[in-house]
Amino acid sequence: MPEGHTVHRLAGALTELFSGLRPKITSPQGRFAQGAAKLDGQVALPAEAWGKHFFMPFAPEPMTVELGEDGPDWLHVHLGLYGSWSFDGDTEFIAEDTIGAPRRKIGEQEKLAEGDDERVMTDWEPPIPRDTVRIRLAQEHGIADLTGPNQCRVLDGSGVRTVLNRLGPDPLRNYPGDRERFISLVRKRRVPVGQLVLDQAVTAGPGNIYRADCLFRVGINPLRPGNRVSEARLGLLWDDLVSAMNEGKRDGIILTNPPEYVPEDPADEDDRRFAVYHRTGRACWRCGTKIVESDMAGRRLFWCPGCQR
DNA sequence: CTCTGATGGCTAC
DNA sequence: TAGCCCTCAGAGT
Repeated sequence: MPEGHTVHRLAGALTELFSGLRPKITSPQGRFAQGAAKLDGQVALPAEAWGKHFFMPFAPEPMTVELGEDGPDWLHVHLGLYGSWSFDGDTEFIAEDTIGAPRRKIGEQEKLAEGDDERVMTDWEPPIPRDTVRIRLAQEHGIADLTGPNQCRVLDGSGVRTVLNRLGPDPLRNYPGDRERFISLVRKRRVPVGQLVLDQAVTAGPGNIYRADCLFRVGINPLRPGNRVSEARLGLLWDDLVSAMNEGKRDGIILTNPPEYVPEDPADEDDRRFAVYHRTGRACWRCGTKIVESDMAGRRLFWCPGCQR
């Protein structure tokens, strides 16, 4: 469901909506009751994302912290396959640059909540949470509910660093040297490159859609062993992950089908949005060959045998 | 109404 | 490689 771009958007949104405040923190489901009690009443500090991992520090007083620093209590969330956050609030509860509109559900899809248009500021009251809500952050103007996460826990600085130590470079951070590091991590291995792109120790953030479509866009066969892909091609792959994921972060949707391939009247959303992902048996936009699907390490893999050799 | 799949990832064998 | 965790929209009966 959520690839790294979604988690980066969420970090921005939750920062805008809660940082500097002392949100009321609860666990309607009860499974995070202890963690909620620990965070409740503390000041929320700016959240960070690394790949698909979300971290939000909480401290007794406002302060500036580095990711993984000792001191604050770090809320660590991994959405896994179907975790999501949903938002609700009055007209002041808006994260302009990161969500684009208030009260969206962010997960596999983002959408406006019902009745968004007519809701008025004075009307708003916190909705009764679903009984699966693991954690609710609440402030005067709105709430954020987390459901279905793979992980939701409180870590100290060293706990955060342990998580980060297992993660490779994140295309959405793209620090100096990351491109080279990605190339060398892939070229060290004989595992198929398609598998390495999903290995979060090789690069943190890409999921099954970016894997399929970015490999297509740079013309790499996902079955090719990592050590047999040229440095030049891997460099292009990194660059493509960086640009595709930045677009996804900006727009809140994965749209990896190159514009020149988007048909006038797409048969469905898959044809509109993707190059090869979910397009098994359909004609490649570029060469007409039928898109192929197979299983790779338990995940569905899609590619064009004509373009990706 | 029931059933399945999904943009993840861990652990045990 | 299989089993397990976490949830629910949309497809199928």
